[in-house]
Amino acid sequence: MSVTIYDIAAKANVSIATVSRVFNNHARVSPRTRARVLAVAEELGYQPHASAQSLARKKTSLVAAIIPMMTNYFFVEVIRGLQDRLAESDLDLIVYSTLTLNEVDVQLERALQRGLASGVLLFATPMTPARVARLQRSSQPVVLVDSFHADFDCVSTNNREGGCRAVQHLIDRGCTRIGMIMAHPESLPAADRRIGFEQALRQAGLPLREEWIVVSEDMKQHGFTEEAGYQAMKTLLARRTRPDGVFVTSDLQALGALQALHEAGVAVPDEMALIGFDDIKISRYVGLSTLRQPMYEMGRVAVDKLLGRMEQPERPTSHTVFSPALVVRRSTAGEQAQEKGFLAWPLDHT
Amino acid sequence: MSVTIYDIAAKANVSIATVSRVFNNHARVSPRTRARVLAVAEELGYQPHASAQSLARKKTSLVAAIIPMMTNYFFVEVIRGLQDRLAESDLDLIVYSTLTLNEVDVQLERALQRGLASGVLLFATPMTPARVARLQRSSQPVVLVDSFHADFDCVSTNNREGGCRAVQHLIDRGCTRIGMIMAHPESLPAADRRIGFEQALRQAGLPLREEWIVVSEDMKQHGFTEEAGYQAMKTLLARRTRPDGVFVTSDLQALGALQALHEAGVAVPDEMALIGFDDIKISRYVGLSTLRQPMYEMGRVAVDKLLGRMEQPERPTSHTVFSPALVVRRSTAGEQAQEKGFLAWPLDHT
DNA sequence: AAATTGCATGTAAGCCTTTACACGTCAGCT
DNA sequence: AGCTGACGTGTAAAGGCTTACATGCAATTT
Repeated sequence: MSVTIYDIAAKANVSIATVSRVFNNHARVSPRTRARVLAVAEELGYQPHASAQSLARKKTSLVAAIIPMMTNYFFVEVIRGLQDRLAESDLDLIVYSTLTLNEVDVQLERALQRGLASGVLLFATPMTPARVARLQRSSQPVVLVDSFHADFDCVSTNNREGGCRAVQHLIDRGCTRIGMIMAHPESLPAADRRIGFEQALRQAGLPLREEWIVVSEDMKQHGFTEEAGYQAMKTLLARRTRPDGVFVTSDLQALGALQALHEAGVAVPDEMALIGFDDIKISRYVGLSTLRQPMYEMGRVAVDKLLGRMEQPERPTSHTVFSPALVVRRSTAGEQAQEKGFLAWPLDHT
Repeated sequence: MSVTIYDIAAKANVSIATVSRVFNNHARVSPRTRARVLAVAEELGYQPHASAQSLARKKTSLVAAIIPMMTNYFFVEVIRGLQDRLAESDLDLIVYSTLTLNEVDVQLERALQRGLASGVLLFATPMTPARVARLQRSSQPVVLVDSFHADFDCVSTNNREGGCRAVQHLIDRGCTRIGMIMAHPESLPAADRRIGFEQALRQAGLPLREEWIVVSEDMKQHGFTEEAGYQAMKTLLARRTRPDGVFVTSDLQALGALQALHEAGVAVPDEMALIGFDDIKISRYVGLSTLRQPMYEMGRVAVDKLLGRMEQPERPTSHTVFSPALVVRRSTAGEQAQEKGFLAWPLDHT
């Protein structure tokens, strides 16, 4: 049924070794033979057998990406970056997406199966000692995206800086009572963003009031959901005094928060300004100010690192940090927003 | 270095065949031996070698999905459905995403490589004779999602019905001059939606005026982009007379169209009502009426079909059609919308 | 007691490549 | 002419697993 190098060898009157050499550009094949083999292969419609190649070469052409919360559209762009860069190196991408972080370990186990992928991209996953150990035991090339551990190559955004700039922006626009809605603190990005938040307040000499900080203890997607944001804002609104500016650890949560604000009839940004993090596509439509992560680029860089390590397993690990860019929209700047947002609010008959 | 069945066999004093049998639950292994093998395997940290298994079993545990325009968030949900169902059957997912349809053939070639995947899910791709031939030659199990061809298993949405219901809804709310913004007609879903559109107009005895129909000839993502929608609406607005209700072939395009309407100062829905297709997440936020496709479910069903065919290659092909559900939001119902939309429009100080 | 059955296990072939090593041929050298 | 090398090609051994077939032994039957 399917054509193997044996078939080609027989028909071209050469040995299978020669056929293999032709396909691997392994020099030392006379032009005549090469041409003949190629012709026969073409005629027979030969295609190398991926598993057999992997077995013989002791490496595969697959890379695994483990992506918790893929519904967070942040990752879609990153995947595109991965995909594009991988294709250039003739690698394919296996995607493991999970809804909760517990599933990550199950998927990780699958992704690390011997002889499956020749590298792993692990997204937004806190590096517990158990995970570190598991990864090291596998001795596979690994790149952490949106997470950090000194023993691995990492790509991430400067979350502290982002948090800091978000708050500075709120201050610049005149906010003095600044609060925060935070995802589960086990999430490193969330924790770092909070550090930046606190730092900026300190620098500006503004009060840091616990009353204005709401932390989502919800484990589902680490609290990076609209629902969590919605609940958090409700909680915040119920407090005795309210902040006049809130930094939210992700756009997704911020959307939920906006909903809560609207239901409560709070004017944004006049009564309360809001700024998120990520710059997912939706944010543009709703005019949410945020800190943009260079998602596509992060994907590409992650693959670069992985390829680098695949070639030189012993090279020192490195950590690439992208600076998030402030995007000012209506949720902090009102009608004066530089970037008006695509979809105008008064879409209807105001 | 890595542990093989030989290591286990040696240490447990059995042959490699027995070890293999244990791991494949191949009956006829005495409980004692089984226990011993398992114990040794555990101790040594054995993991089967994926490529070797594939080679010996003549099938892999991978399924390939080719997804053009993954940036169309429609697919993210579908992928989740795929992933969940695949995991239940211990299969992994290779994702090939492309931006244009030309790349599809390149990716298809990769996906069909012998010994790589044991099934292919092809998304939203028009079935040219060349593609049909290519797929049939590979004799791999294939499922088409959001596309149709009698020789393959298919999963799709009833696009005609959807188009029809969209228009009926516009009629119900009182529109009499109904137009359409259409993606590239080579796209089957787009073409079908138009058929529904025309049918509904005919049934209602309303005029079908070419002047109110704008077709995106843009090939990039088949015109399923905001930009295409934006341009199309601008074109439409420049016409001598304007429709008072427009059906757009996708939410993504509709968002662009909304932008154009806003820039032109056209009140939605009062001067012009708008309805899209897909119900991507953003639509809820901006209050776009639309026809919802059961995306997650479609993913699951697609995998069901694929698994079915993997087991019985000769069974007759089938086509599962989901009916899209009308979701009424502000862009057609104004403030009376049943589903208000998450993010209120007058977010700012109106 | 001999013959038969059935079960647990082993042997070895096969899946398709890659690649180290060996071999033969021929050109170029002394 | 004889020797050395280079070059093109073949042989065969991995690579790790599955599985058809063979084997040996104990339990059962007559």
